[in-house]
Amino acid sequence: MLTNTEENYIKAIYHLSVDNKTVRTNAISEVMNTTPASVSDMLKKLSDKSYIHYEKYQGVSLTKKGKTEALQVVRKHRLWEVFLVEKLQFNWDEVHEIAEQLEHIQSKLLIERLDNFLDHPTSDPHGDPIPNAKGEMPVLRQVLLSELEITIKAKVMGMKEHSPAFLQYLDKLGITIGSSVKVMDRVVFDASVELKVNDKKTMVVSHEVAKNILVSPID
Amino acid sequence: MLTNTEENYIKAIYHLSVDNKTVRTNAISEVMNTTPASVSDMLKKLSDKSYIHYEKYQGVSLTKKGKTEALQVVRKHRLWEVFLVEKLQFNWDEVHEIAEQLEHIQSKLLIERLDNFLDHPTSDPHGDPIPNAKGEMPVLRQVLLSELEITIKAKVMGMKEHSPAFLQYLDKLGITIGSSVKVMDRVVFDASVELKVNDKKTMVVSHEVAKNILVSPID
DNA sequence: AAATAAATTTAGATTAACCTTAATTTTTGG
DNA sequence: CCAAAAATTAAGGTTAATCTAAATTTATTT
Ligand SMILES: [Mn+2]
Ligand SMILES: [Mn+2]
Ligand SMILES: [Mn+2]
Ligand SMILES: [Mn+2]
Repeated sequence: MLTNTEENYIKAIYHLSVDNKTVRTNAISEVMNTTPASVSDMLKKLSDKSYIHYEKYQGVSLTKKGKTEALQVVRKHRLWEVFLVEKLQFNWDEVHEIAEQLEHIQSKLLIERLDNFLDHPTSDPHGDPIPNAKGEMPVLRQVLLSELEITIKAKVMGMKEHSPAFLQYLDKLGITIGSSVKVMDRVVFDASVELKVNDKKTMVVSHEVAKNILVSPID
Repeated sequence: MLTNTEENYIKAIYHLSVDNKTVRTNAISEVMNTTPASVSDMLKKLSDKSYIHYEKYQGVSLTKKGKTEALQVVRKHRLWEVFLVEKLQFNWDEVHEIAEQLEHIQSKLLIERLDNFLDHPTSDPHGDPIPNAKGEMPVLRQVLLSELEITIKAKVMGMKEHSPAFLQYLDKLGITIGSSVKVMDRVVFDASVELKVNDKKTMVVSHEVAKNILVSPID
């Protein structure tokens, strides 16, 4: 059985894995808030337990076994977030830290009962997909708002950034999951986006903001 | 902030504290499943942090601060047990281990929202009282079934023993919280109890069983 | 292709929570 | 009251997870 720390490392490696590139020690140390030396220690351990492929100085990737574990932790994290928002009336910017703890509770039965209680949600309050009990992740084709073609209407599906500051800003703008958005124009100078939200409100958001909003074009 | 282990020790000391007697090292080691030597180590630490009064060889007692902490952990444990039984359809003999983990989740807000979601329950699935947010424990006057006067009708309020084996046996006997019980007779030889449950079923339970059932006489 | 910089690993420590074995201290019952 | 038993503490170690500082490897720049 994995310790909480091992689970956190494996989850971090999972989240850092994009397009088959290996995940580097320094990148892990950054998201884990530890030193690269501590990461090296842990990588050796995770490699010995065959959760990761590891070649010294070359970065790591998850094994099959490691990926399975990662997906279970992600599943738990996201289901608990749904619980906190849907049942306990938390705001979407308040749930991450608590889910960080709850994701480590060990009980297969608990998580299946929770899933059932929540009516088998497929995405969490930030729009992130929830893997099923087998660890299969629903594949959603989504585009970044920063990449959305001009004048095409789309629906907000999720956020890449989860910090309270960002989520609260979106609350203020009136942008949430399910909102409709249409890019009216792009500012050439700084790639700011002129946006119509829910067919009424027009606003300008920075490229940085647009880069963190996932949308799906409507038909 | 306390570690999970410190919380578990403090809770164990709380549960072992009865009528102002100090709690002994060996008693703690037994319920914590550790060696007396490990307990000594921890007692030194908890004393340094002033959660307990500790004189070498004389046993320990909780300080005000320690008791407050203990009551918060007990509150969390019992609220989570209610959640598991009421909302996730767990049986009362399945919840203890999971609550053992959940009781350590750190978030004041979470526990108050949970309390609210559950409609401020005053006792857990085993009949144990739930301290309120201020740490005030409802005082229930209850008698052990083994002490209940003969032919007096009483209501089952809770169980002292929480092991799955015991709770499942009660399920089989049809004795649960809220059942009415009347002691028809006591066997002098071994103090077994002849019992009428819910005004119908008559059965015999051992003294050992009767000692672990808390009842409250009906008027 | 060096030389410098950046990334990573190794070495050596620290802290928490354990353990085993060996003192101590307290309790008990003859 | 005192010796044996029981309880408790002390000493010395282990493992997991961390750290700092130093060494090594890889990458980048002249
Ligand atoms: Mn976590
Ligand atoms: Mn999320
Ligand atoms: Mn616990
Ligand atoms: Mn209980």
